[in-house]
Parts: sequence; structure tokens; C-alpha cells
Amino acid sequence: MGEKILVVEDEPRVVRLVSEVLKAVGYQVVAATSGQAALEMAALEQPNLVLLDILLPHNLDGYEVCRRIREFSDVPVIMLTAKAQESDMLQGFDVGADDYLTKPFSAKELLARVRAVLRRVQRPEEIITATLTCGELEIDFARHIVKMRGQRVALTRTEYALLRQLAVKAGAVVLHQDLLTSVWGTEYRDDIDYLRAYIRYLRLKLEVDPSNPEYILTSPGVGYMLTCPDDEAATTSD
Amino acid sequence: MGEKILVVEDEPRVVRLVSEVLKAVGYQVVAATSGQAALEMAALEQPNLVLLDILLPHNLDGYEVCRRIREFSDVPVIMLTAKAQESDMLQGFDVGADDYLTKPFSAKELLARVRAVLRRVQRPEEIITATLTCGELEIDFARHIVKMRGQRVALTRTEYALLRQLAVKAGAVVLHQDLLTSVWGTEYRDDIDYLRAYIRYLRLKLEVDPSNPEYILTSPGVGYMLTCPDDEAATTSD
DNA sequence: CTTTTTTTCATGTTTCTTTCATGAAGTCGA
DNA sequence: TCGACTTCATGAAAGAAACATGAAAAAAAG
Repeated sequence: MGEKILVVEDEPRVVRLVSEVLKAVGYQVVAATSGQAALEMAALEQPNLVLLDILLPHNLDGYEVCRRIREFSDVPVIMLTAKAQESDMLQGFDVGADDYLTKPFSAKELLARVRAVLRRVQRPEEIITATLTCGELEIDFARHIVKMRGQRVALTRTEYALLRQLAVKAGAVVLHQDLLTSVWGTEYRDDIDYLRAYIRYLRLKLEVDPSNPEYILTSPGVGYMLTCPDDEAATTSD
Repeated sequence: MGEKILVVEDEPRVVRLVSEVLKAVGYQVVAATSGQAALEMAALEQPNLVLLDILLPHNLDGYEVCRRIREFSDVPVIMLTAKAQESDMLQGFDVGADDYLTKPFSAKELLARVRAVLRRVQRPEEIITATLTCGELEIDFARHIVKMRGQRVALTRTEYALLRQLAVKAGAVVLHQDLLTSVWGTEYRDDIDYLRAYIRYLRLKLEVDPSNPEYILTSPGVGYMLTCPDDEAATTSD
């Protein structure tokens, strides 16, 4: 239930105090007393939040720990320290901290800020699955990767741009002019040879038989269309 | 480019000051001077962040405004006020604020906290992995250790930073610009020669045949990608 | 001051884009 | 039915852009 919070602090007394406060309201607490241990636990325990003291033993302070955590994780970090100087705080935010709390602080303020940060993180903004599946064709817009029949297909920049335009309007005929202007620019609106060349390149890379395309169909005099064979009665085997 | 920030504050002098600070670093600013106006603009303008003063004219204070905004929106809210009492702050967090800043505050602190909150909102997914294994490549993020085929590989700071950026997005094409800005900084966005040089260094250290890379692949005109040979149907012969 | 790392540049090579010529296929009116 | 016309697919090749590479100067680290 309770989120897991990693407390990084070298003074056992403070660790105990903070832990009790957090546990009292239902959080799980794990602790580390050195920077190195903190990094390992951040990776190993996958906490939902890190409370990070700046003054740590050995030569790995809180700023550096925060910076390194940021290299592999977006877990929220609240800096916790006696340093009240503005420059210290700014440095804390610089290395990627989410909040900065100066000692002494009250249990209530600590809890309020912990809650505020967790509340923000846990709101699962809808994850945009920027991937389109069209028959055996897969386009992962976020990764800029195209697969056909499970195999990765390497496309050039222009090929990808053209396929993308066809894909976002899959199932509909996209006009020559629309393709030309969106891929090459408005001044290429009537240069239909570009389109022919690149439609061909796409077919060579995506179609089983480029001369009898299943996916990229021609609408003579109008434009081209990307169809998803599943959607239709795809049994037109001649 | 700049996120849109709604500033709610009845003192024109403060509005002007805050607006200038925010605009100077590239944010768009819209302002409201009453609670009623704030609610309307929060709905209408869809800001990415709200800076909300607590003392507002008429009978609709900042707490109430925040509470009502929360009824229809998750937009982050930073409370902005002269009230330094702890109870006031706690009430701020209670009504759903993300941060609480007491006047007087410096421009730098304001910007740092604005950035921290926006940063948090903009990357909702957190990926924590102690070590990433990608084919024969192993990266221990906590220790900054890289191994290839079981052997430790010594990387320079820049080499490591570049590999890390590729690794956290393993399996995706990472754009030139993204790599350059995250490794060297935004002002290096178009200095593609740095990238070429370091991609080469990485290949020399990681690939069996640096001229025919298995791991670090080129997407001409787009970017580079770290692939994990196991994951895919590794039939990209030739 | 030596060594390592980073930055910078010039070179040849590869890959991608643009362009054109050809023949096939379809449309339409005589 | 026939040719005149339009639209396509295709192959090939010149031109342009992007790339890998080696090497050396500059800067930073030790």
C-alpha cells in the first residue's frame, strides 16, 4: 500500500526520527547512510521517493548522488539539509531535485511535501502508445522504427516521412498534393515524380511483390492509400 | 516552445515583475487579477502551470481557487504568498498545490521551482534499472561501469554520457539533436561532428568490427540507435 | 610537465535524393 | 477498333548530403 521511501542520511538519530514519521502514516521506509549505498538502493529497491541529505560521509555528497540517480531513474528526490543558502538550494534543483527542505523542518511540512510530490508523480498521465499496427506493418513513431512481418525495415528520412503521412491516414486515399506538400514542402506540390520514386522505394522495402502491392495502393489521378489487409476481406488472392 | 504559465495575483506591480522574469527565459505568460478570472483562464487557456497568490480580492482566495481548479484539472500549482505561517503552507498543500513559495522570493528560486515542477510533469514515466544488459553489453548505472563480453571497458566521461543516452532509449533511434543537447548542451545542438567523433570512439571500444557495427547503428539523417542483438530477429545480414 | 581527453578539420566513401527516359496500362472520343 | 492522351511503374544515373575515418591541435586532468 504505502509507497516506498528511501531515506539517505548519515545521522542515525535523524534517520530514526524521519522513518518513524513516515511509517506512522503508512509509508515503507528503507535507509542508506552513504552515497554509494544510496545509489545501489535506489537501483535495487526501486523506491517511489528519495529523501536525500546533502552532507554525506566520504566523497560523494547529496548533489552528486542526485545527479547520478538522474542518470538512470526519474524517481522524485527531495533534498533535505541544514544548508539554507539560496545557492545551495539552486544547486539542488540544478541536479534534478524535485523539492528542497531546510532543517529544521516540522514533521507536518515534511509529510505535506512528500505527499505533494508523490501526488504529482502518481497521476498516471495517459501513456501515448505512439505505435500503429496495420496488418503485418508496425510503425513505432516514438522510436522511429518500422517493422514488416516482424522484421525491422531501415527507411531513409524521406521514406519514413512519406510512410508516416500515409499511415496517419491509413485506409483513406491521400492526395498527391497533400503528400508532396507535407513531405517535401509546398513548393513541390506538383512534382509528382518525387512521389513516384519514393512510393516505389517503399514498395520495394515493404511489399512481398512490389509490382502487386498489398499495402500501398495507387488511386490513379488522385493519390495513394495505405490499407491494412486485416480490416478488409483480405482474401483477394489471384 | 515555452510552456504557458498563468499568473494569478492582484498587485499589478508583482504581476509585471514575475511576468518579466518568466518571459525572459522563454515562458508564455497569461495573467489574472481575481479568483474568478483565474478559474476562467485556467479552463480557457489550458496553462502548463499556475502561479497562484493566496490573497485575492473579493471572496475567493487562492486556496479556494486551487481547490476548484483541481475539480477539472491536474495542472501543477505553485502557491505564492506572504504568509509564512506553517499552517498556511499546510493548507496550501491540502488543497492540492504542488509547491509553496513565501514572499519575498528571488527570481532564481522562482525559476528553479517552476522548472522542477514542470520537469516532473513532463516525464511521468520512470524507468529504474540497476544495470542494463543489451546483448553482450552491460552497463551498471550506479557504478558507472561498462562491460563488453565480460570485459571491463574504460570509457571517458563524454563517451559514457553518450552511451548512457543511447542505452536509456535502447531499441529506439535517438535523434542527433537529442544526443547533442543531452551530452554537450543545448548550444551544441547542430555540432554533429562531436557526435561522429564519439560514436566512432564508442564503436572502437565496443564493437568487434567497428566498421560493421552490431550495437551502435546509424540512421542516416536521423540519429543513432543502440540495439540489443538478442531482442530482435537478428537477420540483418550484410 | 606528461598524459589523457576533447575539439576541430580534411579526406574519401557511402548513402540518399533528384532527375530523366522508357514502356505499360488505362481513358476517351472518333 | 483505333489512335491520342494521360498517368503510372520502373530502371538508371548524376548530383547532393551525410557519413566514417585519421590525424592533429587545444584543453583538461593528473
